[in-house]
Amino acid sequence: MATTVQKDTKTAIMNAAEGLMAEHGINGVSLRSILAAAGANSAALHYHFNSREGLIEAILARRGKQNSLRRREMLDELETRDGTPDVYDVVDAVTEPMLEMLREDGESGRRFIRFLARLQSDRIGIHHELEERYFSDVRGRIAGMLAAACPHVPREEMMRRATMMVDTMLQSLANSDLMSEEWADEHPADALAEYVRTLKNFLAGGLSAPLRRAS
Amino acid sequence: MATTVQKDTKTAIMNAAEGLMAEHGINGVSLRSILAAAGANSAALHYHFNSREGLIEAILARRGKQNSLRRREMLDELETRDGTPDVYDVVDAVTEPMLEMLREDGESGRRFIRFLARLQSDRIGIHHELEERYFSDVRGRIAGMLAAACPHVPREEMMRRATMMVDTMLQSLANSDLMSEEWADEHPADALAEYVRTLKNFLAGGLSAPLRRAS
DNA sequence: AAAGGATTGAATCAAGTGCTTGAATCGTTT
DNA sequence: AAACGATTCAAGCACTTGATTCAATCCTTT
Repeated sequence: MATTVQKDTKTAIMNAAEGLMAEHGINGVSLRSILAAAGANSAALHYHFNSREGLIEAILARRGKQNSLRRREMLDELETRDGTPDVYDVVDAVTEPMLEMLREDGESGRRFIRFLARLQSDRIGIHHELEERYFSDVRGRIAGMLAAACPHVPREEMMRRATMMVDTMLQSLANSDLMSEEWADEHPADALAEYVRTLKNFLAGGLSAPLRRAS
Repeated sequence: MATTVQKDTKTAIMNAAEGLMAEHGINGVSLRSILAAAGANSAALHYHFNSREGLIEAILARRGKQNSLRRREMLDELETRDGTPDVYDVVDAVTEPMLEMLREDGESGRRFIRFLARLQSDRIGIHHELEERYFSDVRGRIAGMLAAACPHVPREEMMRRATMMVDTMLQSLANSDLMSEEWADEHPADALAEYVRTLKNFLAGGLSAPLRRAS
């Protein structure tokens, strides 16, 4: 199998890349500095990942599926419930997998989320394919549930709002440490929880907002 | 004055940088490629701006103040009105200056907005000082109005929501062309207007959302 | 313990990077 | 038109970048 030693270098590179890319942007870090941080050699990178793109894909694959599966799970549970799920239920279902990573996995989870947010905001070419791979399957289901939960919002409008929700969620969670930082001095323990509550309120409110009357 | 010839090269560089940085990220473009696009020489850049940072500051100064002043104007008007402004009023006041740029100035306005969004999402060091310079003065006023408009939302919570609003607005407007693109085939003319309507609904709904009851 | 593939190390390459220099050009002022 | 500062040019420097090479090493299988 020979995967006993390999994993050390390979995952060391992935971890270093994840962290540095999260901090400085996907293309804001040289492969060299990644390798230096991982204590690895230039040949190792091209051996394991071929290129920067390969490295990015590998990082995403490592967690993307877990996240994608978990979200589908949440949606499944929501659909088999009795009664129409409300907006908060949907927001929870979309948010929860990310929050679990943020809480359970310590620094690693937060690192990946910030990496994801970078991938989104840097508009890397590869991101769109990957988003398709990991997100597209659930987009329709989410839109359907939201439409049922908010019958007063037209379909087209709801699609746009759903996109805004996902983007806002990702960016907000990625910055959750920065944003709750100043405020965390007083209530350090609850800082994240409080911030997440606000985020969910904001998202749910945005999704279910009434159509504005002509002003 | 000798500003007749100078301006050509200087603004050519600024325009090229604005566009390229908006497209590829603030640090995703080499000064060389900017200069090539502007048809200028390497020395010209360091003569006019000293460094990349100087260039960024110059680009921001060119429009930042206009935007900042316009927003203050809108807030002034809002405060001298009779009756408490509602959430939509505040959202309008914050959104309008950006929308004016997006509509009036053709490609140039959109370019700057995407540049701004890049500056935010790339988390460039310089961005925070600049945000202070152009945004901080109004933050308090906005928070105050929002608190008055939504008495059911606690102050701390409202501060966080306001931050989310600004971030979401900037990112959404920067991507407005991409996001309304697929959909624009059917109603090309109204695409932007429709998208903006959605955005405002989303923001207003998020700001004024009720506190979630314990679930 | 030897063979053989998997993995790593050190060195190197061409291209691209920000930045600087000193001479040439331009426009204005006298 | 001569002199002056403002502006541009061509060339180059020292450095970093992504990528490649080939020999050395590790680990497993036999």
